[in-house]
Amino acid sequence: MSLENWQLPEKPALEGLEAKWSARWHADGTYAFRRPTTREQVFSIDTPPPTVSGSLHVGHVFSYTHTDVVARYQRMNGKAVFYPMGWDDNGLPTERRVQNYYGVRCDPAIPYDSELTPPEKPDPKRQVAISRRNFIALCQQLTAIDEQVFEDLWRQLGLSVDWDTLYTTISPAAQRVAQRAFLRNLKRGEAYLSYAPTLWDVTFGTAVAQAELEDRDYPGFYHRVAFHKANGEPVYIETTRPELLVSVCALIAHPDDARYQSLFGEYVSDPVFGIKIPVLAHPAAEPDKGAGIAMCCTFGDLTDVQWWRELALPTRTVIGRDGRLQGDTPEWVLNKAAYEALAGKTTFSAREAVVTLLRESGDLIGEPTPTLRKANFYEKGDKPLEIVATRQWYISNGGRDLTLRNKLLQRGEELAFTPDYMRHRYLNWVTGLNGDWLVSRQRFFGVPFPLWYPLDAAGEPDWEHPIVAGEAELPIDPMSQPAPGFTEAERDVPHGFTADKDVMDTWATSSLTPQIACGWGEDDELFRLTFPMDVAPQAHDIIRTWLFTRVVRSHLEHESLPWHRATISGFVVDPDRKKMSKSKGNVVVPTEILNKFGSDAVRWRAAMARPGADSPFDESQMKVGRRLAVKILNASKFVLGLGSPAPVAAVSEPVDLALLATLRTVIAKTSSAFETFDYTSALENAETFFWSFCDDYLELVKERAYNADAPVAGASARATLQCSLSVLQRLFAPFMPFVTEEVWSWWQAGSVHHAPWPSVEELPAVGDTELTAVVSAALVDIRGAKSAAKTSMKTEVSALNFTADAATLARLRLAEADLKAVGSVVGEVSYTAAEAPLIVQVELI
RNA sequence: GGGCGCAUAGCUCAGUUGGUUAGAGCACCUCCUUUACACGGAGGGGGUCGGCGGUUCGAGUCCGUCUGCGCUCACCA
Repeated sequence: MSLENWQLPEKPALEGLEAKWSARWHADGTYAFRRPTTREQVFSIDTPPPTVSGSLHVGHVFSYTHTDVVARYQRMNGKAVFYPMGWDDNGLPTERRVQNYYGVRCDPAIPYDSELTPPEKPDPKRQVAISRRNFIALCQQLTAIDEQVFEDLWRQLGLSVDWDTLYTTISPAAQRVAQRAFLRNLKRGEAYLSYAPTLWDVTFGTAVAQAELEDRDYPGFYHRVAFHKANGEPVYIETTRPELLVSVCALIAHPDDARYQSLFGEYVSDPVFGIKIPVLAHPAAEPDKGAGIAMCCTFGDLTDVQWWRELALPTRTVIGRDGRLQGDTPEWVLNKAAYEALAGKTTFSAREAVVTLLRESGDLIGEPTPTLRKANFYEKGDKPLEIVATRQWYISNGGRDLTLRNKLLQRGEELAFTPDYMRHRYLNWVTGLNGDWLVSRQRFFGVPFPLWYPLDAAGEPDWEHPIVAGEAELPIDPMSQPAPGFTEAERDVPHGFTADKDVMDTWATSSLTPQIACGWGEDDELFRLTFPMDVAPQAHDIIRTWLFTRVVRSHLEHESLPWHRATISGFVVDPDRKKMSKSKGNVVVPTEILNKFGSDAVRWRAAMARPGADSPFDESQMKVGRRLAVKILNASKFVLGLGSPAPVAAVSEPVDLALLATLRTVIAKTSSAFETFDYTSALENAETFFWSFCDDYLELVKERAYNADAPVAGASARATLQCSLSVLQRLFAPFMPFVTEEVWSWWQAGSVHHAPWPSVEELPAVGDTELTAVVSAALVDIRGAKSAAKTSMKTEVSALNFTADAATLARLRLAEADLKAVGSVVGEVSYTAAEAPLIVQVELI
């Protein structure tokens, strides 16, 4: 660009830059992925698809910025950056939001109503029941609205994602990938159907996976209860769940527990229902807990499940999927009348009923004593989980197969983690797995299993021989499409078929984001160019879920990692280091801070948070980023305002060559920091140089750059300034895309975001970096003298003396003219040689 | 109870393989209306590097130990 094309604004400002440039990038397809020929030319990112039913908070803004900064660096470095965005819109979180937003709930038994309109004023307590199809339509309607809000925010933040490659986890393409992957798992025996005790959320009526558990304090009471031997002698146990008395299968104590040695092998009866049960020994029983002998029920907790399995105990489940005790009296109950007090009740009222019965029989010893116990909750639920035997789909994840577990641990060693210590979370989780991955959910808005089951003469499904959809037919909804070889008329009739009514858990679909984004089975060329991906950015809380499940799916399907590196972001916490949450009311709304400080400022603050480290939110930090953005505007305007484009070849003065040599080291450090994903150090390096560039160098050469009487020296200064400016604008481009694009546009063609990343080769190598440091030190002392005298920086200096070693003095002589100019030195400059650190004596007029 | 991480200035954090007097930004104090920038600039004060012990000529840095904080998993009779 020639000088006459340089367009400098009168009064540069940050306001409006986001709108201006995001619109331009959108129109120009600046961040579109253009397919190169080889995988090596691509940098691909498995962007976390945000859950659109939630809201984006400042933590998202920070962590997505971290990824974007790296993406922009890679792009400027010549990579074709594959940076898709996805919306995780399927699954229970969306259903929950739809229920609350519209005041509806899904009842699959209700027929479709094409005229349906949701209630005008949603009443959360009286949700209107609607059909599955209507419910799914509302899910789609609301997610579309939410997704637009999310996209707007990401554009405002300046994420350089390719919006043409947007995916959603409920889209047909994603469903096809999820179903195809499942069918392959099934074929290889990695997916299986099993009837087994399952953690069950009674509110949502669905099974829950180990990874979705959360333990919370839950108040309860210890009840001391007497069981009786045949001769009437009591055996005391303690329980917090007396309502499970009806499900008792055994009393269990530790094999070495002296107190119970004589009881092992004996039988006792419970005091209410008259159920005869054995007293058994098992090492999982802990002598110092409760009475030291535990009442094993099907099922109170996961230890019960272990005992039930390992001691081959009978199944006496009474709690149903609705969280209530079954209505019919179980066959193993001898005292039938007692059960009538419990039938059909919730666990809570059944507990009271059993306590009453125990009081009546005199077998409740003393009063129940309050205790605060821990109970398992579904992370999104508000009632403790029950354990219910149900039929569910599982995918092998090493929880039971030691060979697979070891291979997955090996994958954890292969994967690069940033920061590296996050690897422990993966390894610990895999080591601690205690079962396979439960992927089916008894819900509606998700990817269906592409399966049907044949019905026998009695209309009972043959679970062992599912009818499998063909891969070419995917995606399939078995609820609305008949099984191959059947007609719709044969649905749910004897000798016909029935659909698998479950959907996959949202983690089961999001475990395939690399395959979905990279077009596995859909676009072979894209897949070849992008998979395995380069990085998987995410926060540390979902290592056990999202990170792990993607490794599982990729290992099973492709026998490889899904990506080479996982980059883990920390959280943004409130100033008291508490996690931000809506209930605490300490959530910072992203749009507010983006509007208040500008996107570049917020991005700057985000980039100052190192990978993996939690970062307290502090508004005052945003101002610092904003100050840098403003400085970039003003410094650019000043340098370019000096006019006269000058080539790097015009740099001749030692002071100028020294500055460029220093800048070379800055480029080298910044680039190598980026290569190790240390964007924070990269930013700090560039920024430190920039401030000293503005405060020292720019002031130092200002007069020379203006000076028409010194054409060679002046051109040298201007060339150095322009050359540095070009490098600096590019160094800051990944962090502050808006302001750098703005200042770049004043004098350069094309987007700065496609400009080549600065290289040391651009700058002369002959400069003396020590000179820059010495001159800065001298400048500090001259200013210090004026500051100590409490006088203006314009105050003239009548005499200036430098005392230092010969090498330092030589350097100062090279900069004498510039130092005199910047220091308003009107008198003589003298030099005193001495083997001592630099001393500067300043005489003011 | 297990694992991981953290502890350096009032606040947020750097401090690379142990090596002069421990750094930055914010905040604070003083000064400067200086034509790139008052959304600015210059200067300054402020730290026994969580405690104790050890290795070493030398420790913020290495080892041990204790304390406190955070996250996470497990147990929850």
